[in-house]
Amino acid sequence: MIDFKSELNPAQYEAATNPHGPVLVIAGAGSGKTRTIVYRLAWLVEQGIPPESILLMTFTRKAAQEMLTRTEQILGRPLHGTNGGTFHSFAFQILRQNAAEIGFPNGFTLMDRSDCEDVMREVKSNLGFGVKDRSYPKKATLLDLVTKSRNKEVTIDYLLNSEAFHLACYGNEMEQIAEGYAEYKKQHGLIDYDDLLFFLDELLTKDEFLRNSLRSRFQYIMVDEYQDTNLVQARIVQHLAGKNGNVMAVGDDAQSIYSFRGADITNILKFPDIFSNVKIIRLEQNYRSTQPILDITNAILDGALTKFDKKLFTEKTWGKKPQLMIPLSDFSQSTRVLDRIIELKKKHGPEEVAVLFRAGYQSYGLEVALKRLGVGYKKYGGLKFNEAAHIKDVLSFLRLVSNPSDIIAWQRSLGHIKGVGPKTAQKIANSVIAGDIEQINKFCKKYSLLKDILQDIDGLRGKKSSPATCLEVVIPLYTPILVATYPDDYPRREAGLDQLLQIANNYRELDNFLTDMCLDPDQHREEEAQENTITLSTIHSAKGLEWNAVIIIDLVEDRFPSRKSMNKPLEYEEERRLLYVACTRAREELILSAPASIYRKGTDFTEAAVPSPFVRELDNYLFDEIHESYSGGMAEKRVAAVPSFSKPSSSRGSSSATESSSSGKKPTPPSKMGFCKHKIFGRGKIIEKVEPNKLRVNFPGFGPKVIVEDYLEIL
DNA sequence: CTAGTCACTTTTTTT
DNA sequence: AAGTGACTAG
Repeated sequence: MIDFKSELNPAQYEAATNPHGPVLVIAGAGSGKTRTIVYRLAWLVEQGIPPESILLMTFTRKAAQEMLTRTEQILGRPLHGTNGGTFHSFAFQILRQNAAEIGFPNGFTLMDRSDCEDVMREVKSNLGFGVKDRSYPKKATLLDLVTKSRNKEVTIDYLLNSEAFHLACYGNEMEQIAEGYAEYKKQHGLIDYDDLLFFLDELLTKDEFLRNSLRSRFQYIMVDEYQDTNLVQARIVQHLAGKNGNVMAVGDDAQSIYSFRGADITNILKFPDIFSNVKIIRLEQNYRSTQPILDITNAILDGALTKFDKKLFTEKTWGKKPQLMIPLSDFSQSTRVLDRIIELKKKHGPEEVAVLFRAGYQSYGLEVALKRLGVGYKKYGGLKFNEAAHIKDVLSFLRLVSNPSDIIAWQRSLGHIKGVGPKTAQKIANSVIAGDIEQINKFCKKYSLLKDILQDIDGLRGKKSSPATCLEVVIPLYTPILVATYPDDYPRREAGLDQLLQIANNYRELDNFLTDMCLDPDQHREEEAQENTITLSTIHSAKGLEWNAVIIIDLVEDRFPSRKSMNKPLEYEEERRLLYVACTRAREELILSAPASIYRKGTDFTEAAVPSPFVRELDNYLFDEIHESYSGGMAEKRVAAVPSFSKPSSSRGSSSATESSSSGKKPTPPSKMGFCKHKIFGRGKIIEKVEPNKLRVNFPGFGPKVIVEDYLEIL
């Protein structure tokens, strides 16, 4: 038996042992959120709830897996049948069994990002848009906007006006592109990530029988990282749980870092409205970090426009101050960071050391340095295994086995034949789909390779072959192409194909394999990753993880916050939360690195760099500052001697941010401002009106927040 | 229509 | 420094 009372603090205990009815857990960073979920799982199972009636929705499959494993550990026995995964993977499971009902009687293939871009290019050129117009939005931009408008559930016009005004003139054409994109997918049996969610929502809305059967199957639902769900995900939860359902949502508004893909923080705020009799539980004590680290993370949030009530506290009052490290350049940053890694690795063990960064490419320099010294690392985020061109090439053959109308895959597979481009590939594909033997033979005569390809695909399809069998046929077929296209590094790529085959061996069904390659490409990479390695990760991928020692690199203006967000207050604020997430990953040691100069591609020069505004605004007693000297060593700078970076009073980033803050705006007439009430935060004083439909409200104890009017009860 | 050349930007973040 | 897209010769 588990002694829940002594293992959990009172708030955690309450969350874990109250399985009935809707529960909202507001959990600060490191406050034992995962622990709470794990113990709730264990509690349910100990109460005799069948594990298969539990549904656990997380942000990554890795997170789900980890929680299930931990639950098994504390239960001391395996947990069979609990459904744990991402919204997307769950949606795929359900949609697959109901494909006809959502308009895909012949099944569908899930596309990854670059497939979607390919479709977008095709649609754009079919519509004849943007020919000769160099400034026309690129396929990637188009795709970004189309998915964003879907995820935020606003029209493209609205989206353009609110966050991409310079593209507003393309609004009309972009609506058409969005329609064409949807149409194209439908016609060729393709779906994208968004479709998984929207089709599931649609299916659950109209199919009452399915909805009820899922409801009775999943009696207990838990949703992690609720602050990063979007509207359609919230509806799915609603469908599955019902109004009084046993659903627990866990989240932290200060850690919302996915608004770029439509995550909507109002989901958390709205939760008590959607479900009835919601029990709200707050976890505030931090068990992860030492006080000096929390001091700096609290200070980072202090600078936020919309204040958070988070003032994390800990009993770990001891500990080292975080360090601010100033290497001379981003090149020497790699070496200096490497020095620190080696030192930290010795102290904490490699598994307890992580380097975090804003964007995937920022670790390239460090990766080279690590390889040279033979320091093992695993990297999360950035380019995925399955995004490598050769992997995509081979997978496109398998996609044809599974879905012959997948034109994108046709173009990819046949495009390697000399003399065949997108148009010819499409013609060939059409004749194959139509079964026009005569035409096919004509093509085969013209392109010798084609015959082999078609025969192999046909053979594999006929036999309902396993993914591994397919690869054993396709890889030899593809190898000559590989060697021809990548004469320099085909051996490395061949090894990648071997690895792909290893992964495929874990699957019996082709469709599952193909989908997993889009939904969770790295799960197996991890299995293979050797022990005793340090971790490199984008901050987004580091969500929910923690280490004894964390180093954050490239904390300079333009890189962090990313340049694109500098003039958009909302995005700028999200960057701040991103840094908050990064810093709160650290238990004992935190090192911030802000190189004094960075190399800028384009110009062949290294330019002076300014530390990130988030760093500049920190009081310098919060950290120790060390500078790299020209001789290569690191020297501590005495605080008194440093006329520390001027607070960013006139810098671009913060000036644009302060402009929109309450102080700089014409005040709302005081007569209109009164008090209001909010489900979570209670009674508050209205400070000002923000934008069309939001109010800035000061809640005693929680601080000012900007909230949509609809969720406030005006007093 | 393809394949090669040339000129131009661009590097968030993820399912 | 790479990768995209426009342009053009065959």
